[in-house]
Amino acid sequence: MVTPYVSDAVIRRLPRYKRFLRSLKLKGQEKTSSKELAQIMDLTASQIRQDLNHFGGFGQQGYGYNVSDLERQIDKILGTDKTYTMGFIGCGRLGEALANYIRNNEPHFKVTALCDIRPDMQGTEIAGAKVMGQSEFDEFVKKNPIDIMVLTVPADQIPSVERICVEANVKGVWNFGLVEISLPGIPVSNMHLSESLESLVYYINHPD
Amino acid sequence: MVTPYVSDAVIRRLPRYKRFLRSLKLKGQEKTSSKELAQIMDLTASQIRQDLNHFGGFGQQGYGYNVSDLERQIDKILGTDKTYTMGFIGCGRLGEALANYIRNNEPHFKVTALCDIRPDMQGTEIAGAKVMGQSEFDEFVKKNPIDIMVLTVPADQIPSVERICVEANVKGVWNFGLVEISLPGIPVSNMHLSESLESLVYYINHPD
DNA sequence: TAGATTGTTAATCGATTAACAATC
DNA sequence: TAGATTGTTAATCGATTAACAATC
Repeated sequence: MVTPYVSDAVIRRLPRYKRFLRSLKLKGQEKTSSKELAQIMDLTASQIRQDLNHFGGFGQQGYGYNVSDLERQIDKILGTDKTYTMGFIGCGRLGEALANYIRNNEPHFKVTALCDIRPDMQGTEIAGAKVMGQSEFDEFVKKNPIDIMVLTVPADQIPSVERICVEANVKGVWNFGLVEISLPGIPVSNMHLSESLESLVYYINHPD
Repeated sequence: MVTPYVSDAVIRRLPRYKRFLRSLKLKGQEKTSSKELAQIMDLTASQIRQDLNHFGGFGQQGYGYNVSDLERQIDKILGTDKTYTMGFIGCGRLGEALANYIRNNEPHFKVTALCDIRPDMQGTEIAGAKVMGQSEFDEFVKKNPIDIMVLTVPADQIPSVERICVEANVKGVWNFGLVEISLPGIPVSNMHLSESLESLVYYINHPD
């Protein structure tokens, strides 16, 4: 698929389109329109058509969009039609929660390996995968490539973790740490827990 | 403080300013400038001055900004100079992880009450607070007001949880569920786990 | 064919960047 | 005073919205 540059705002709306399409499908609906989607998603019909036409014409004039087909198209655009292996660095409660969430809810993502520096964690199993110490983990990921590394470690461990990600040749990083990281050439999605909390506090104090 | 409408993009940058100011303070730096901040934060100096001047002139011509003072001012704008009580609905691994994270890292947020429908959880303690069943929790929050309700429950429980939030008169909701919610008049921050993951996948498949 | 709804171009709106006078 | 850097206005850029011809 030839895709020119598309803004981040558009990309971040694609998964949301998928979610609403899925719920329409669940209700047994076969077709939809930009008008209907706009209503349930609180967007304008115009924006939806603009967004989709960055990637191609998925609709049909006079008819609208086929729900299942459009969902499949968006999966193809995002790459969520393929499967990805995942490594987890940091197996505290958050790491464990995320690994189990992935295992139970995201069939296209496979929990492959976990790493924790605490000796008592090593050898235990989380979400069907083994928790390893750093050196064992390093070895493991050399033989079993990790597509996406999920980080849930404290700020002070970030530098060593960056090294692991680069050496392991991961394709992307999903970072839940407080410090945002950036790795040359590797896309990173920073989750910004405290930033979302603090902006919520702003809106609590400034009702319109 | 009289604040006219300020766009969400600006509000979401404020916590980030705080974080970089804190790290400058930690390095013992007393003053900074829009130029310096721009460099370390990867923004333009112009944008930083524009952002701050939505709320007032916190700098001094020819000098720049006092680091501690500016941090304090942003805290005041956000409301993060005050303290907030927090209730948690859903005490699975994610709820537990978040409650402990808040307790250990966010002095302005107090874990006050937790709720879980599973009987074996009730009566246990997480992050220094008691896990209650729904009716006990309902009673408790009537007498002990909750400012922010944190939601980590499966999609099918969302409707009943919305009722609890409204009845409990919470000021804001921090939602980690897969379904985004909106409550009339109550600000909600939806965390969108799978949406951030799927947009990461897009960037993995579309390197510039 | 008539009605509906897309794909796409043009207009508008808002956010970011540049420029510069004010002033410490 | 001279140099630096802000606060603020004006210019630019990009994203959203409106309009409409194409077409199923």
